[in-house]
Amino acid sequence: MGIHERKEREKEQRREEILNAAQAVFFERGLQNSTMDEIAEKAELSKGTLYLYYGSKEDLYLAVMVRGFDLLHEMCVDVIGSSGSPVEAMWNLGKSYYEFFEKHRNFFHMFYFLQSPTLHKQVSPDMMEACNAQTNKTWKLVIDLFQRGIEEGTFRKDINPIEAAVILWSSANSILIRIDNECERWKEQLNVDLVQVYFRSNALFLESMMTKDAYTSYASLLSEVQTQTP
Amino acid sequence: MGIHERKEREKEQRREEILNAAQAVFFERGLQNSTMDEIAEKAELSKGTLYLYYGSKEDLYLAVMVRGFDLLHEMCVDVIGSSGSPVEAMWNLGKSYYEFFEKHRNFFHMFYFLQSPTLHKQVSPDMMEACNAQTNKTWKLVIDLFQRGIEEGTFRKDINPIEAAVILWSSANSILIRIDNECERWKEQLNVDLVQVYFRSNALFLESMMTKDAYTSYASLLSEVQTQTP
DNA sequence: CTCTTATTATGACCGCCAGTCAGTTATTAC
DNA sequence: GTAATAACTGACTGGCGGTCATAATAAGAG
Repeated sequence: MGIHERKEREKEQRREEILNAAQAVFFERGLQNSTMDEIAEKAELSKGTLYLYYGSKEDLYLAVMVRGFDLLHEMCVDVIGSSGSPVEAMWNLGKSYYEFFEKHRNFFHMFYFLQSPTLHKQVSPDMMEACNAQTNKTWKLVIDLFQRGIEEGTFRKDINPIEAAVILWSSANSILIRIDNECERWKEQLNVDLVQVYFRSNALFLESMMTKDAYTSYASLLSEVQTQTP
Repeated sequence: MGIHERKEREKEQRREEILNAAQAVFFERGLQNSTMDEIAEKAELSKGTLYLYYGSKEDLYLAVMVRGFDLLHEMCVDVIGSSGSPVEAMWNLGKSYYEFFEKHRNFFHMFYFLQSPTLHKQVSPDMMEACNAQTNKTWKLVIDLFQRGIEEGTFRKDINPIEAAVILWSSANSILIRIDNECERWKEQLNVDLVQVYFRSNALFLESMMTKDAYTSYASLLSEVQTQTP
């Protein structure tokens, strides 16, 4: 009796198809300017059907966002796997996050959504939980990396790996947001290149968290950022 | 012929009255859940009249936000004026920004709005310009403070004051946002107090920007943050 | 005080859209 | 073939941002 399983599979496939349509529309128009009618049309379904698979427009938005978090997580795993030491990995994470920002700007934009609680009106607890689970996974990667560095003696013993992760990730993120919104403004009015600021900020934080020993041996790595300014 | 002036005054007063009503409603419900009808009712005017004074709901929102920026700017001026050295002032700015966050949470929430360009659909260029002018003023305060510290020899000569301001302010801001949204989650799941992280992050940054001389003389100031952890 | 003109205010109305639900179509079970 | 179940549809509702013809009020002229 494989009928039940086939149905299950087909249902999952529908969910994916709807998600594909939603992703295309959200990427093009953003949350506010996308309509469920347009998503339905793109998915070649009626609007009512969308609501059989997702509870609200915002739930659908979050579901697309989770794909972005997946991608980001995968990227982090790759970077950490292909880097030597924790310090190097941390630095490479910063670089890769910038690449993610450039390459997947659409997903990055979606991530903003989580920062404004007033927008969450229609998000179901389930979907929110799924989203949190996904981000927790990635946080864990970074925290563990700090932990490893502390144990190996490259990061200071007196820092808390969780705190360090929060500080580094938050500051990196906030500067990327600023690049996204205000890059030209800073360039024109004050002749400051925010992209450079991003890398300097990362370097500064890493330096201040490293032990003296590690600092001398990794100085060349972090000085990459200086070579960008002639 | 004072009639014209009186009319001008009355018009300005109406604008203020509308702004007061809008502020009350936006504070209570946020941008998405506030309606122009409710604001009109609170202002004891018809909806149509609102549009004689403000171009859109979002313009009105920005106008309220500018009040928040005003408040913040005033606070910064006070703090800098009543602090001794640039380092001390910078540290106090961090503390005061946290107080602002706690006391004027409603304004802080409004500030998010600027980070999501997709929400700006209806903002008029004029209003946006007014908003930028206001934030530029405050940025200038912080940048000048760094400049002064560099000249006095408390901050390293090799840092760019503008970059330093961006890094410090952005990272502080992003951690406050995290406190706002996720404070309980971090406390419960990982037993981390984000408020402490906020102050540690500020201290870390300031330390890494100070000269060695300044560091030794201000160590006691920044160690405030440590005394919070038994 | 009266008439004309200019300014300010009104609220019914429009178009748009998220979400609903009674009804239709397709699929499975017997 | 038929009953039962599942999947899908699209017209409809309610709510809201924004508009505009009209009304009310105030100012100026005679």
